[in-house]
Amino acid sequence: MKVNVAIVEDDKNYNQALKKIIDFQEDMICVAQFFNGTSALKELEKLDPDVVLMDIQLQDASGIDLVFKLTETMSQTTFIMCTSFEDDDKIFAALRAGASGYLVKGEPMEKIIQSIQEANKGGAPMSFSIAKRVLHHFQESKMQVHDLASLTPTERDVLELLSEGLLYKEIADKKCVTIDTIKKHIGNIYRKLQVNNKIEAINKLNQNK
Amino acid sequence: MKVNVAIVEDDKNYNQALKKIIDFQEDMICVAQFFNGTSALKELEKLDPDVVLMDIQLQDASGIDLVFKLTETMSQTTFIMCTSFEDDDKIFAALRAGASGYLVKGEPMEKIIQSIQEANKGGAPMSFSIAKRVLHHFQESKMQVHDLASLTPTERDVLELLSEGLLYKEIADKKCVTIDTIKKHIGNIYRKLQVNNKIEAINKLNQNK
DNA sequence: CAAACCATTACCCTTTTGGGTGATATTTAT
DNA sequence: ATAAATATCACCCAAAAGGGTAATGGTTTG
Repeated sequence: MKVNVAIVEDDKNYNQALKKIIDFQEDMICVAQFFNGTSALKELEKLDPDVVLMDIQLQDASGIDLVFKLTETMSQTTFIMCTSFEDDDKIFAALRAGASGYLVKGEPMEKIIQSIQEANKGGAPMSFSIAKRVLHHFQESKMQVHDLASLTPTERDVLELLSEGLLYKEIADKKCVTIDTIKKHIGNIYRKLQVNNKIEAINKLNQNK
Repeated sequence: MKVNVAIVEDDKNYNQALKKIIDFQEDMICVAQFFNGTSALKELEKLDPDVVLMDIQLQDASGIDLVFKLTETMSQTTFIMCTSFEDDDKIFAALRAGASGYLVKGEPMEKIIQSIQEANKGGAPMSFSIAKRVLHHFQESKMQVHDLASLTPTERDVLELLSEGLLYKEIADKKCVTIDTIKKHIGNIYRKLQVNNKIEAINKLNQNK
């Protein structure tokens, strides 16, 4: 069975070029071309394609919003963003919205074909530059870890429970100690992290996650 | 110039198999094999390979810790985790530690070779199952967005300031209203988000970021 | 061995938070 | 035009959080 692909892209030339190269493949077929967001939003759900190539910047809509709405109902379809925007906000917004891949325009057609197949198999095709940014998103905190390193195991434990929203009393019960002990630990945590309340401590913790 | 690859893997057979297939390639060469963490930690820095294939579970060390330490100084080297662990904690810990790729054992050798090349070019090679989990990490929040949507603009604003660690009083000053107004807003926020304290509210907010 | 660190508990005190009730003016939607 | 939602302020009260001081026993390490 061929992979059914739909294209949402308002650059007519690029849209057409994509269709041609897709139809040229033996194992995939372009079942629809959309040149604006409105028609895509209306029609795509019925077509139920396997993969959608989605531009981010359309005149009449944001591709990210479209993906957000469409993924609500089209759980069998995977979306690949295919755009020239490379800023982190757009990338993460697209992934959060439900996109499975993110390619920058200018990738060779071969890479795009490969990405469609990869997406269809459940992968997460991304341009190298995008993958690098996603990695960086995980790694960006690495610089500040030494703050947390100064905490004792017990203190780390208490901070973790604190960050889950537990009250002093609940932490005390969970650890089978008195509330005064927990207060003491938390006081030490605040001193070591140089903060004055829960929120700031938890923010420091989260920066390192 | 050939890609210099080092292997850290305590399964001798697998380690040997990796070396063979790497040396078989025209454009890469295995410059070192390590069968435990201690020797890898000592020697790898001098060798300065382009790519390191790193097992997570070594008898004498955690591959994740090794990556964490080694990436401090070896900024030109990319690390690919190559392991059978597929749980989210391990995956994200490895990526945070500085790994650029994550393959599950059992990938065909062809995929591993391809991943080494991709990593060397600055990509983020991952097994499909891993990429899916990373994506899911971004998307997991999508289900609960409607909670936040029920907040008014003022409430969202207050929640944002709250999440930065500001006291009621500080928020009131910043917004030039009384503390009672802020208390009212926060009460409404808690009711809408169905939580009972700051931490839980902020956790809900962060889940959707 | 002594010093340093760690985990534990206790008590005191102030500030902050959170819940409840009620009121008023403005804007929005039906 | 009337009802609903929003933003504002006030007062009361109880629970939770945070800061200070002090003491005890255990572990680690120079």
